[in-house]
Amino acid sequence: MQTESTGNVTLEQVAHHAGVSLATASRVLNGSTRQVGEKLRKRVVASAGELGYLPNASAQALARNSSSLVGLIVHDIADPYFSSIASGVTGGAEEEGLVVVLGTTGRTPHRETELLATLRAHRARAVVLAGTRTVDEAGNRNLAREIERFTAQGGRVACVSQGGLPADTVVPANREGAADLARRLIAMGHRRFAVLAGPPDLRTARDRLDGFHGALSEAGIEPAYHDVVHGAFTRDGGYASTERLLAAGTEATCLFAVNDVMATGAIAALRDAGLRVPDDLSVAGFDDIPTLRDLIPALTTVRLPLEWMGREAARLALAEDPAPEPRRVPVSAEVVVRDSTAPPA
Amino acid sequence: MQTESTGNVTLEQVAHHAGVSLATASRVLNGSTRQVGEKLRKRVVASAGELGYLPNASAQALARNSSSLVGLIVHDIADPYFSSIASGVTGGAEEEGLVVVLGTTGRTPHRETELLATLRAHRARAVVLAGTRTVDEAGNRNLAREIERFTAQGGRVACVSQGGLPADTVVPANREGAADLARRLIAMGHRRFAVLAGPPDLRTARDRLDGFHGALSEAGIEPAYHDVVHGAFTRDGGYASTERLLAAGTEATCLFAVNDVMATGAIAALRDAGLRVPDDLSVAGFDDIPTLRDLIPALTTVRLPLEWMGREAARLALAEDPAPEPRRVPVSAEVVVRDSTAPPA
DNA sequence: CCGGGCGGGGAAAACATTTTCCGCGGCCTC
DNA sequence: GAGGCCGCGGAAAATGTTTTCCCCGCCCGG
Repeated sequence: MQTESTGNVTLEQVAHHAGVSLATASRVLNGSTRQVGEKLRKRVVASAGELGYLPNASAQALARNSSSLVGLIVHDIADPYFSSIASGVTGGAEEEGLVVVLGTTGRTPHRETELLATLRAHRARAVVLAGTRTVDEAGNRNLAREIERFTAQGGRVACVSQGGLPADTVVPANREGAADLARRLIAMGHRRFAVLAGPPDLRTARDRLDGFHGALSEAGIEPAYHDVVHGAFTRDGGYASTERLLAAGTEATCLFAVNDVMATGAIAALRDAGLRVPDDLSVAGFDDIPTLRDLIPALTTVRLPLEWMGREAARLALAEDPAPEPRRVPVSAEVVVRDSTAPPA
Repeated sequence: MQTESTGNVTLEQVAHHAGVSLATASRVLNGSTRQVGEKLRKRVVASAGELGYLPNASAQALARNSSSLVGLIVHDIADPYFSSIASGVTGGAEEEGLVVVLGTTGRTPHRETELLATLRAHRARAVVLAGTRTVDEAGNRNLAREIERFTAQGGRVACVSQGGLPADTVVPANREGAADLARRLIAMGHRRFAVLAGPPDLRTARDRLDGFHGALSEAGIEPAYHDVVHGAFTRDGGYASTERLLAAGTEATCLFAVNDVMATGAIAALRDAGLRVPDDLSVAGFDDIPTLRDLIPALTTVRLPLEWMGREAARLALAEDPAPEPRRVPVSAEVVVRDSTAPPA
């Protein structure tokens, strides 16, 4: 039977209603340091329920110097790669009774630093950085500095995907996964590859490219660098990159896109150009995005447990122990061969 | 040249460093009510920069009784329907310098009420409710009550998709869109339809079903109710529903799934059952999810401007004027005919 | 029988900011 | 020349909690 007429019920009102002091009411309803006698405890709980008391989170954060907020920074929440990770992070945070603050950078690197500062201003308890790093040294240094401020203030930071940042990191096997994929494609009979390499300054993209090329070299295949085309890390980027590749002419029998959304764009571009996949050209991606599993032809790709990675990052960021030293959680990547690849004609 | 050694710089330190009072420092750096002389203003700004001052957002929220937080409540952020909307909401909020708090319900209706209370505790300035309503009257009443508390406290609420809730709402033309789609399919020659209707208690699902059936009736076609199968509003729900439909046997020539992700599952199930789309059975969806546009066969569907809808909801929730009365912004839905539908054999 | 601990309750300080209220000096007007 | 108003600065109250410190009474041991 809530009776709250208007405005907000404060702890003081609850205390008064229960005939106890502010301190006692606080100890009963929020604090956990000290015991309160059964009799008073019950009175306070009853009063709180009756008045519909809801603690003012801002005041609590101020007094405790720590809020129940967990930050999550991604480039673009509409990208299924990030929304899968976000799903894991929110799941992990909500289990702990925490609330997720979502920041999106729109792929602007310095926005990440800005958002981290905002989160520090809010005394967020932890932050998960899911945007992949660039190779921009200055930007990374700024970000590292901001991370140190954040941790100095008592917050914790975890990253998804690599980066030499001073924070716990969930590290997917981008290099090894791409290398494994290359070996599978070579075993299939392919010898000439084209690569949609994404943005040249993105670490994730570069690692996958490197891993792929490494395995090619091992097998004695010279990567044809004119068949490596850079472009945006999106579906449309994949489409455009593929168009450029076709316009320039290529003798590749297999096309590797460094992520699934680009591979999706590539398949569309090939289809629009009158080419069949995999008959005329094989296509492979990376990530194994759940939403894209129903594509036809089904995409050969490298599976990453994205949601699990997000959850794990949340776990790291919310762990009790202060972790004297950045931890790294390696995540293995598994090649999944489906219908978009076939032996070359 | 930041010199902040450790801990956090408070406004008091800035004021002291600049040789002014707390009030003046506050007015320069945050408040906007009153003017401060050019001389002092410069001194304060310089000191703040030098010390690396960052306002404590909790303290601000406490003193102002309003934070810079905007809530966003969805069922499942990994679902592209919601992540598209989320993209619009975050875009709109970040333009205003606000921060988005993401809550996910996991499709548990009362979680929505819980999350709204949490947001109220944080003195969130506004909330966008994107989860579709159920027809559960008691749950909706609780939610409406919580919305009223939230607005009484000075916050504003906007909803995406229908619901008789006391809040501004962006209302997509679910009925009309489904009806238009039905008419197009009838014009194509179809007379027998099966429907994957989603959960029976979900308003959005029911409205689309009603609109579809309404147009059928208008055309003198009796809906075959045994060809309406309910199931989860997800890809796997669509798959399972289609399996059940096939197991029961159907003479339908066209299958309407009330959203795209279910349609995706349906196409997969049909393919696994050895049926061709659209040759053996036409399939249509609803939403026009961007990520699913590259599906083959390309999905005939009803387009909703999801990201725009999210942005618009944010705009409503952040509008200046108090809006004496809930506003409704209608959103028209446009049929997009693609390859997954064809005249019946 | 007295002193010391201890368990539990309350007063008040602390948290960092905004905002109200007050005062002072200068300028304008009559 | 005097009174009033206005612009700008500062002191202090207010915001809603947590937490420290103190105190009281009770129990137990000496």
